[in-house]
Amino acid sequence: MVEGNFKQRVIQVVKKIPYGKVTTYGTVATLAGLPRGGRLVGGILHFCSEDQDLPWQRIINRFGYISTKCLEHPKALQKALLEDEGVEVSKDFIVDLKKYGWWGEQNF
DNA sequence: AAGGTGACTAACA
DNA sequence: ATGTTAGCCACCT
Repeated sequence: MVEGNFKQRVIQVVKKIPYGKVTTYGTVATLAGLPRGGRLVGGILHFCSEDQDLPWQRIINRFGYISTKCLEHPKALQKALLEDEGVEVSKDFIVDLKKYGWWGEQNF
């Protein structure tokens, strides 16, 4: 009934990302159960970006850089969405992971 | 239906 | 130290 277990898993993880935080593909993949499945995360987000009400903009590569190369999901859009959440994005589309990075477990 | 690509990361030589 | 290879699984042609 699910089209892809991993896709659904990733969606759940992405939805769990707190507002105003960002994380990496590798982290999402790991939380989804695939430590090396970073590519899938990107691919899945590409196809399900706005179909699942996913905060796809909070997913960036491990450098904190917006790696979207698709014109359908422009970096400018992602940058705008992040800034709208209060996340600072440099003019080179780099986010400070030390400050906004989220690594799965919220620090209670 | 089968093969190729992909918004990545890490390990190996 | 840098460069190259390997792996993950879903979507598209």
